[in-house]
Amino acid sequence: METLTQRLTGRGWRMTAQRRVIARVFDAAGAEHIHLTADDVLERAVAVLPEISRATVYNTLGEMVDAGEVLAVNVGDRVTRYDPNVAKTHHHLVCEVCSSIFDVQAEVLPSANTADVAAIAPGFVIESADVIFRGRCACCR
Amino acid sequence: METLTQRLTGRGWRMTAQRRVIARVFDAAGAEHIHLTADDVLERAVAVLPEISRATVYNTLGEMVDAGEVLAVNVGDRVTRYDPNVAKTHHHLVCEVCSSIFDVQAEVLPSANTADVAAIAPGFVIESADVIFRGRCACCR
DNA sequence: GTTAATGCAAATCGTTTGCAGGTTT
DNA sequence: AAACCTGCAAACGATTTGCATTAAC
Repeated sequence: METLTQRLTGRGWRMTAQRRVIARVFDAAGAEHIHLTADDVLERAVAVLPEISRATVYNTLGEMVDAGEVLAVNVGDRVTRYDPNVAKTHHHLVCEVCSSIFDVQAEVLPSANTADVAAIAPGFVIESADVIFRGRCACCR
Repeated sequence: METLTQRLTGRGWRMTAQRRVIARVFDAAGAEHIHLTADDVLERAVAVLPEISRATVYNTLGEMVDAGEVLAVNVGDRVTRYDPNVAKTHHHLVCEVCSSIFDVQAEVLPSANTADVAAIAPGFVIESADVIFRGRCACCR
């Protein structure tokens, strides 16, 4: 499993202190079930590199998303979360009580629905699907 | 098919001029494939009742959502859209070119995934699912 | 030495809120 | 009268941007 830092380096990114710190925030967090807000990232980055600015965090996260190395996840509130797990297509499980977010692998993604779609919006070509399951996690039942 | 105005009246809402106008904006638009932003609603409401305020539109839309008569739909940008089609559970098809949004009926809702979920997040109880299919509509292929 | 990235502060934009005044029951 | 609704303007919070400075290649 390649780290985000490795993926970015391999991509020929100019590796500044701030970019390295941001990438390492994700690497330190792990690979799955990581969905950090820009503020989460800033907070952890500041602990290592106190002079890093909020704008740089936003800009860098945006660049990581544009590069396809991080996913921008939106679960319905007005806050974007950043998810470094781009290797396997997956969807999200959101606990409505504690707001935890879990990844769910998406092999299953209903090709079944394509039939329905054809009936409703003839000619629509589906390229991807975002699925958010809402409910209660084990801790919050 | 009951109109939104009828549903709200039947619910014993205090029917002021502004609430009526807002409800009628949706009624005039139809039942399916309606996904208006607060600004869309304001614009159309102002055409009928020029003194209506943005705050009232926001407040009223929020109340309609709380009452369960309108759905707040979020397709990933930072803008909430309002969908009066609450009768049948459905999901959304978003054209990545022209941003049109279509409804898709959701009988199909992947109970299949429950198995995966059990493996990933044991004990998680799914209560609902939001699905956003992205692609290109017939006009934009 | 170029080119690109950073930090700061100000700007944006959708949305919410406090409050005084007006309306509905 | 009591409870509720409206409009205004100011507040908010996440994100973006302009620009002068600094750092990487």
